[in-house]
Amino acid sequence: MPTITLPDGSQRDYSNAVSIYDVALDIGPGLAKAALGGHIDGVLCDASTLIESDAQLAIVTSRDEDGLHLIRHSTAHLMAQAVKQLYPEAQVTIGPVIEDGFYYDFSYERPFTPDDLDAIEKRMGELAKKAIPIERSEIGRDDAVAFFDGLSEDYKAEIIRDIPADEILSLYKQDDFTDLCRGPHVPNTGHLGHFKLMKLAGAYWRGDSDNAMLQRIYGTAWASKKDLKAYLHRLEEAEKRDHRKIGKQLDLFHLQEEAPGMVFWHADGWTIYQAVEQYMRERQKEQGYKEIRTPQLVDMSLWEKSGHADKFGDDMFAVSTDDRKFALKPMNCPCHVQVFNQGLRSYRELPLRLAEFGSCHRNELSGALHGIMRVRGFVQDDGHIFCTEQQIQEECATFIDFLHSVYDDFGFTEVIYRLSTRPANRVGSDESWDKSEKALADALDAKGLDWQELPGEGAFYGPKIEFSLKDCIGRVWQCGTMQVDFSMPGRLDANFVDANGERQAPVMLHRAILGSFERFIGILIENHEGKMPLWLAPTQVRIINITDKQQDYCKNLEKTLSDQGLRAHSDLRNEKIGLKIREATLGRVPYMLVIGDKEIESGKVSVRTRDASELGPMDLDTLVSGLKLEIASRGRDPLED
RNA sequence: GCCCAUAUAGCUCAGGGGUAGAGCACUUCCUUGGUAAGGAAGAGGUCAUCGGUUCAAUUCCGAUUAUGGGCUCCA
Repeated sequence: MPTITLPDGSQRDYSNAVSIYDVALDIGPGLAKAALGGHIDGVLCDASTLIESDAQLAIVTSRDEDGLHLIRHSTAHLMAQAVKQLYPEAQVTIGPVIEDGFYYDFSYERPFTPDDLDAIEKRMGELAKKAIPIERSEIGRDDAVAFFDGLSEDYKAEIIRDIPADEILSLYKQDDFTDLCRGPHVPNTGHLGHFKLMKLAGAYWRGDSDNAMLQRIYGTAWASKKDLKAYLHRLEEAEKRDHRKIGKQLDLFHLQEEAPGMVFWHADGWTIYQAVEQYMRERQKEQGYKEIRTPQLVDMSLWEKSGHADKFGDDMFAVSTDDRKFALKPMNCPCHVQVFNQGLRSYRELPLRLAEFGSCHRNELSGALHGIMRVRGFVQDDGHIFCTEQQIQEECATFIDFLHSVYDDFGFTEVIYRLSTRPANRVGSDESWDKSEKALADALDAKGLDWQELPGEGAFYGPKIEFSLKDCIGRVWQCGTMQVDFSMPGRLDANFVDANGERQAPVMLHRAILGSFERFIGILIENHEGKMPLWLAPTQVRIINITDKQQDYCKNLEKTLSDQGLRAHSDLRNEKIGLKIREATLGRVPYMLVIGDKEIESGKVSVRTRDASELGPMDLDTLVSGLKLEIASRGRDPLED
């Protein structure tokens, strides 16, 4: 006699066990048709799940987030079914739901081609149209192993062998295809249909590069055709923000074959770079950092002592001359310790904050390179804080505030926080790792931040907080970092004299806000779609004449604005105003000043923005002070207001 | 590094076993035009590199390099 309570508080009594579908049907045929599953006492279940005792029930349809999850998961199965029908020799492995869609990994004797993808998608459509019921059944572990061995599904059988023998597993069957799956799934394939297979990729079995390479097919799936279309449109729009594309369009930088993973900065890109650097320099100074500069080429013996040669060696560029072996620095930390080590330090000097815009080189795997986001030569806004154990907490807290204020100035609001803990390959005692990890976790908690732990992802010398930002298509990039290190100072003989006259090793905090200029500027470009805030724009003001008669006036105006510290350039070409406006707009120049006879006569300038707002005629003084305010406020007080 | 794909003019891209084409950009000339493309003419390519097949390769095949999408790894 189950009594079922619905989300609105209403209750329904039944004389026998009922399925979620039955309850939905009882409420209305429309709901029954739309029901994909339901939450029974908060647990997501198939629509066919029987409810035998009193329960809270929330029916899930495609309008719910969980409904979308069911659709994506079931679409992954639908794809596996289609693949098995078309290529019976292919073996299935796993097929989870991911953001916006799903993937499924297959093992097959030959690579899938784009034509195969079309065929699979077509077959999926046919199977969906048939509205094949998806049925759940349960099976013991050993029987499951025998079942998949019988199908020659070696990977599935391997997964199941790792599951405890006494566990009951669930199978989902749709026609001729049966998959091991925890579920739940939609009731039948008729609920699927708004999907598209997106791309083919390789992926290691169980994510281990020592294992076989499988073929992964990525797909996207939505509740409606409209949602699918909107998603595809969003992707198209996002691709226009790609920093590689914009970098070329705006002539900011380039990369070329002779220097893979190293950026050639062009004049406009370098202007942005310098604006960012100058900003960071000022902010760091204000935060009590001392800026230093250390060599890029350092004898290998230092890297051996620091542990980098051992743990990081494959990634280092070695340079041999005569009988000495040097390496391009992959990190700045050992060099900063050398600066700390000059002279005898007192506890009174701590915390000592050293900062460097440090040029680093890492011989990254060729497949890891990505535009200017992941390169082989890059400059970190690196800093190391030498302090006592007691000072860690406060330094971390101050740093996190500093980082937030910087990100805010650049226009970033969404930051992802992660704590990466001890990796297998590491230096230092477990005790110091315990202390370091706790210090960072405490710092995040003290700020009330929502963070996620990444076990085993820390640097070899210490755990790290990662502050990450997203690119235009949602890929997450680590930018800022804060790392507590109890081991490097000891390895490199750093010490200070404490209040008792004893020598002690300091704690070293490794920290960066941008991470690297290259990556950060890449993200900046994508975030702003190339429309850099005025304070960062390579050209802030473009002066456009209407006819040759205003040339001299424009040149004078350009000089006046430049003298005021503005990046102003004139476009005096013998072209029509429309063309010059168009090019300045496409070039994302924030402000255009149009100068014709009228302006010369009135002594005002006509102002237009890259977003096509006409600000009308303005006094030059008003314009200059307005621009200066917009720059100083980092865009918070725009000229337009 | 691994899997798949790609590499043709400065850029975006067509093309195809008999040594190449468009649009934009560029140069010159005409045009002096008031807020997103004025007109005409011209110039521009060892078809990524190295090999192989072929009478003939930019085109087919292989290798290399780079790039793109992933995986693994990382700021």
